[in-house]
Amino acid sequence: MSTTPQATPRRATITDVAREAGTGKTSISRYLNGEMSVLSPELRARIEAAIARLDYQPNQMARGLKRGRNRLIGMLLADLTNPYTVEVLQGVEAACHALGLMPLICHAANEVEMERRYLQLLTTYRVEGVIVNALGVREETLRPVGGGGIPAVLVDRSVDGLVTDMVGLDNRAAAELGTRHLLDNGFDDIWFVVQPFEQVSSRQLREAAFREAISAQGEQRGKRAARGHTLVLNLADADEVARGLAELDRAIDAAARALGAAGATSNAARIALFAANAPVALCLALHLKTRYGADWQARVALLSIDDPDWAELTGVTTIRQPTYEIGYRAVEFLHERIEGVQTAARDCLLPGELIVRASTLR
Amino acid sequence: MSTTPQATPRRATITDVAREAGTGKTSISRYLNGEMSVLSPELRARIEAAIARLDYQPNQMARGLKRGRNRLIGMLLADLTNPYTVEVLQGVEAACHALGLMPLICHAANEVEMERRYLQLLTTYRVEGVIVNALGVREETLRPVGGGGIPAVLVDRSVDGLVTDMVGLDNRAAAELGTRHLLDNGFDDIWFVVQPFEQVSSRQLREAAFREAISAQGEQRGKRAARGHTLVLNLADADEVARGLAELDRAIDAAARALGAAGATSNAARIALFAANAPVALCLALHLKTRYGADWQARVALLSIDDPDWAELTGVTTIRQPTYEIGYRAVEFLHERIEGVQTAARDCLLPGELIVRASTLR
DNA sequence: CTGTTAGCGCATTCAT
DNA sequence: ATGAATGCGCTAACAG
Repeated sequence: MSTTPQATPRRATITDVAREAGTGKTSISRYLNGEMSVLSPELRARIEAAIARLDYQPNQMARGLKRGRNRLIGMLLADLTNPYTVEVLQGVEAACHALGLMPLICHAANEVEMERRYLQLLTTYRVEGVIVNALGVREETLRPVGGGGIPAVLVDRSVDGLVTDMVGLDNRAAAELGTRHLLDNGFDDIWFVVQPFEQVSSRQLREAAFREAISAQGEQRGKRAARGHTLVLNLADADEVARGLAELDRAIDAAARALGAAGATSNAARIALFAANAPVALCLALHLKTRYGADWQARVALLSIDDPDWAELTGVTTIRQPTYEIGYRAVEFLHERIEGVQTAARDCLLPGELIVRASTLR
Repeated sequence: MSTTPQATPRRATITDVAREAGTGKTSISRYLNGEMSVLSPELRARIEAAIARLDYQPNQMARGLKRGRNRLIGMLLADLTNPYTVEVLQGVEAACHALGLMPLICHAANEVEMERRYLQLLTTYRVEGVIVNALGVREETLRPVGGGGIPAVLVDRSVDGLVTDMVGLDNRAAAELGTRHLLDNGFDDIWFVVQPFEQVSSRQLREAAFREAISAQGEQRGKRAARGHTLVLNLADADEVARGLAELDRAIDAAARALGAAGATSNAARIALFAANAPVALCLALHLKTRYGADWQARVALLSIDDPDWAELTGVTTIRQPTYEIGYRAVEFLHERIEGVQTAARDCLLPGELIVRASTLR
């Protein structure tokens, strides 16, 4: 027995099969494409045998070249580290499976340059469409896609000046849902923590909806209006993060002093943190744990959009996104475009689900 | 301004560029392949201009068809939900980037049938090699790869009867490291919890090394020998999980009774759980939390191979795998094979790193 | 029903 | 230094 992985032998081609079966390439091609009705049972059997004998597998590249379509779609991901992304991916894969598409997954790892490169690469591989969940999405880097280029659908964020379908969370409703939950539970000092808005529309929408919900609240309830703040945390920059967290710490301490031991059992004594997504929430939780110890939740309340597995483990209230469906719908939209559907650009906003855990209760 | 994403216009081909530049296709091809020395500066400039004007991008599929190589490699993943997988992927991507390869990522989502399907698909797309981290890996389903088929390298697990390179954690050393850590910290009732071995060699190795470390320990230390148990937990089957966890619960209760309040401050009073990987650890932690409340770590100690982000958050001791390097090395190996290296099959075992946190201390 | 022919977009001889 | 011709593996008219 050899212990050396041997070199690849040449694979059989359609010509080999034709010769082996004693027929022409056309018949083989017909067989491959399931046009059985036009093949005599006898020929069909011979072809079958020849294919089996040669272990023949049609070359998709060649087929694609000829047909002008290769059933490949690109899936551009900003950050696989974010559980949201993986979950969306599951939906994408399921839909692709169902529709006979093959997703080419590209992971930009939060690097704008990578995004550009992958987009270009996908183009040269002639993918039939692209699903984009990217970081530095601008009309400019997305030029090759959407409008003039190959069909595209955006996930979780839209891009100014780019006319494409898009599917994602109903950010306004979700942010409002979360804010209301906090208000209803008596928190009156709420901090919305979010990564830099940049081009990411979903972050802007969430923050805006948060502020609106805070404003609206005063009128509806008789009590003293709760205050809302926004903290921008650039997770990519350790220094900025440190500065932001320090600001938060001061606020937390101030609140504790103001209420004193008297209010210690009321949620009014705790500042509530509303994380715009899981990465932010994780950053906050880690910091709070090192600062206040394992019992940090007694000092600060945390609520997050996204529902990572550690949320259940640590009892953090979340707003779960319909991630699977988001991915599935994205592929469906894209598929329709690939098939030539010409309707106006669509927005598909799916609702989030509030999952109440101990972190926001008392 | 139109709000309808317009259909894809035909992309320029090499022929279009040739015509636009007033030359033959050959020169364009030469330009694309960087054979600048054979082109007059004048022609070169004209080609450059034509390419820019037409926004021409060479069709990789066609190039691949002609050359017989398309720079595509397959990356078969068993479970993207496992943070280990995502981390390995980062290394794979970096290496691919460096070596001019394009990874086709296939996610089997723990379904053996999916694996088969993807492997077949990769074959038809004529990828030049495959990196496999699959679940139901058997010599049989991997037939198209390795030995007789396209070059392959296995990640995290080897397969009997399949001669390929493989790279992964030094499982024996890691399991021993973890066991020793627990023994050294005074635990004398240790449960190794692992998913069904099936064909996954790494699970077998870890469990075996655990048992050996337990056996060896008695001789080396003067004290009473610690006991070791193995619990197999099939995460895919809720019922089996429930049964396994119930068994664990009984053991935990029994240990608590035996030691009584007297030993409550000693680690001997706590059972230690050694999770073979992160998914198992998460399952255990979730169960323990619901059973014993937020303070479950006072009752049970947990140690896990893999270092998911929630480990830091909950203070769980782990053995971190050199995931990035594993992925990187895998691609390097594969690249060498693709380039025709014929050395004997190699095993690359990388060491894990013990990260001590509160869960295993007192 | 079946085989022949002509490309798909590109790289590669081989001439010029 | 440049271009014409040939073929990669396959599909799609077009004949028989």
